[in-house]
Amino acid sequence: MATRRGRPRSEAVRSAVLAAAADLARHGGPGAATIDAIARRAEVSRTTIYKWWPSAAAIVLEGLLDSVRESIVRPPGSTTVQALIHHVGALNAILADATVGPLLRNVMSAAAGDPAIQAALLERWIEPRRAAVVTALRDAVAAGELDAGTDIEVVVDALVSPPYYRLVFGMPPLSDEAVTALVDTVWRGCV
Amino acid sequence: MATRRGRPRSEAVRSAVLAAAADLARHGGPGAATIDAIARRAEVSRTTIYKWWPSAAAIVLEGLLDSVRESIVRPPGSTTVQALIHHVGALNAILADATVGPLLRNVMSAAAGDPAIQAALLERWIEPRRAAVVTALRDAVAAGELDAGTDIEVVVDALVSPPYYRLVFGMPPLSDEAVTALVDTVWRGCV
Amino acid sequence: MATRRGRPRSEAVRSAVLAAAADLARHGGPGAATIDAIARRAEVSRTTIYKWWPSAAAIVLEGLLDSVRESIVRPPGSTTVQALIHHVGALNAILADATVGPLLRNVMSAAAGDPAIQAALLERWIEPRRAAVVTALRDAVAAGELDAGTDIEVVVDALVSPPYYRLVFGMPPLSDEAVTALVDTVWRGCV
Amino acid sequence: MATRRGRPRSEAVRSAVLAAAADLARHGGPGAATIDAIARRAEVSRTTIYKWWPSAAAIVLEGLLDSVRESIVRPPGSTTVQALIHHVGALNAILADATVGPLLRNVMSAAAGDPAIQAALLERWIEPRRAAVVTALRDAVAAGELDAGTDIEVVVDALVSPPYYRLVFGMPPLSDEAVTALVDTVWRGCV
DNA sequence: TTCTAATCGAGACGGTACGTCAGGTCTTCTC
DNA sequence: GAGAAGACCTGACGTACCGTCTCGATTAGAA
Repeated sequence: MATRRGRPRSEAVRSAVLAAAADLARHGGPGAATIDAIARRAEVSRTTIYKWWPSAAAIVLEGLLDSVRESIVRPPGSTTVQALIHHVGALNAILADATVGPLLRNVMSAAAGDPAIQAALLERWIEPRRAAVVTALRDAVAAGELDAGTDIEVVVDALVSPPYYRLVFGMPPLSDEAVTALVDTVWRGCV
Repeated sequence: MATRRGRPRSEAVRSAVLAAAADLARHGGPGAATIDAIARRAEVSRTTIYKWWPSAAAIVLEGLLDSVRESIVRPPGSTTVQALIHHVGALNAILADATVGPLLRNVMSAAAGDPAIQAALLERWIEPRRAAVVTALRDAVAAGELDAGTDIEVVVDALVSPPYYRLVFGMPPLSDEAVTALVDTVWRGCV
Repeated sequence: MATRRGRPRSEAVRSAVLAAAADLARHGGPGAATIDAIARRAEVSRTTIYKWWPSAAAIVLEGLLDSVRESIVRPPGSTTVQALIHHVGALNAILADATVGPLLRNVMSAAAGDPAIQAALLERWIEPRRAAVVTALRDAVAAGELDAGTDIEVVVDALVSPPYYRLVFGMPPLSDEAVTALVDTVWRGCV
Repeated sequence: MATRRGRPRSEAVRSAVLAAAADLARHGGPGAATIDAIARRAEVSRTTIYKWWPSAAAIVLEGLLDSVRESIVRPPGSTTVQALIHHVGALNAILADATVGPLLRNVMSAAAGDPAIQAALLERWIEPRRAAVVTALRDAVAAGELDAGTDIEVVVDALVSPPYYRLVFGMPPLSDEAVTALVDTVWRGCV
């Protein structure tokens, strides 16, 4: 197979850009993470950034997905409720994290005006995480723990949307007890 | 009684600005509703806009609050579950509305970078609507329908956050059946 | 004869406006003496200013003419040369004055873009002062001191333009000795 | 030799800006030659103009210095008086010129409020022209034509300030005869 | 080694929007 | 009727960032 001719893409540039964007987005909020500012801080030319990313939000999103790479895995040997508590708790912890939270908030904000960001966010952030919950619930249905008529999408919504809601509106994140109460309540309402 | 000195504020200007901002925000999304564009469309001078509003998002928010003035009221003679279904259904309908939804989405987006918008949105949009649900649930606790140990904030989160979640991530809004299922599930989990 | 109806014009307003304009023009240069700034400092409404003056420069000019009201008079019993030295010296002193100089400079600057100021400056500032010199020179011609063929306008130009020239280009003003040398030279060139 | 990096500066842009500024300043006077108007007429972006010039007056000045590049040279074999007549006549012609005069007038006007323009005007317009006259007079002193005690600066003032004076106050320019009379008078007053 | 293709950097340029300031005009109330 | 108070429009200001562009400098594999 023919290796690419020409100068290879610099990995140093990529990581410097992602780090700069994350720094700027974390502090200073959106509006701070402009392409100009990222280029200045990363000491990378604007031209180069435009060659690889379509927008500042895309950079922040890429950095976000890079930094939160490990998916939430079901603890082995856990009951369904334990698995759900673990998942919602982990999600809640990520969104409450001082590093990740503001980044995600920025990207969500940018998604309102950029269909490409919107789609990428849905496909690469939301869907994988929902899928894990859906799987757990389907397994519970298959195991007879849950009624077959349960509307799984609605249950997932009830479980995962509160952490986003509180992040978006600047409310304090859910405590661990609140997470437990949330999952318990929804679970009891299903069985 | 002291009448106001000077030329009175033009109501025509205010409504033209709000209408223009709403139009622009609905189509074109955020980024379209700039102060410049609003001024052009409303045929109002930029200076005047700056005199009365601090930002484009503030205009959109004011128009939003103006257009959705009537609060969601509990139907007389309704049971708690019926009242909750009515409330969540009404909220869901508002967020799914092709006029209001995009506007709120824009304002939520702007809130990420503007603490004033953030605070106004929380105080003038979120709190009043949460309060109605909280009241219904407290009444239910007082009537012995609900356990006194119920974490009401968590229950409210589970009920109201899904419509916002779906709006923000561009997912299809909840159907009426889904709303009913959501309320039923959460309610059964509480009692 | 019928006295004027209605509230009489406030002299306090006029003098406050003139004083404010002079203050602003002296320090801060032109660009500082805007109608807005004058109104603020004089604590007079902008409307009132617009009613009485056509522009900021007109205010400064009026204040200038007010403050330099006494014309330059020929010392009694003086020879022509003495009279000319007195006149040019007095003019030079006025233009070098820290109060009057900057004001006149501002008005000259404004005259470039405002024909009304241009005309008023010529008629009410330049002409009267030139006339005094012209009279002295005509008297000298009549007395046979000066040749009848002398181009008086040219001689006046040579005598009075240097102080303006130095003011406009920000050069140091003429010293008293320089004034004497100037008049002596021109005078000797005429006889 | 290090060649310049980056896209080279467009000479077309520079000349278009200078031409547009000159046109606007000539007709319409100062106040017409705003950065906005220059940008519109030159079809150049405002940003670019701001990158290269600090103010509209600086543009007009640069155009002025560009257009009047050739300095006034002493005609070979001329006597001192002839040289002075030539110089003052040439200066007078430049200031009376319908193209250059208004431009210089604008710049002089702007100099009143802008120390940078003031300094540039003095250094790049006034000083070089004065220097030529000073040289001619010093030569005359060295040749014994002029008394060693002559105050040369005063003589230069008397010779060159009238054309500026008449330009600034909107008086008709000196005729050639008046120029001759002026130089003759001053010269006779010196010897 | 030299050619060739790509990345990267530097910087000019045309735009759009920002938020502010001043100039003027108009409307309303008070003295 | 003079003056104050203030709303409104127009237009220019200087700045920030956008996205595009033209260059030169650099870094590799391929000829």
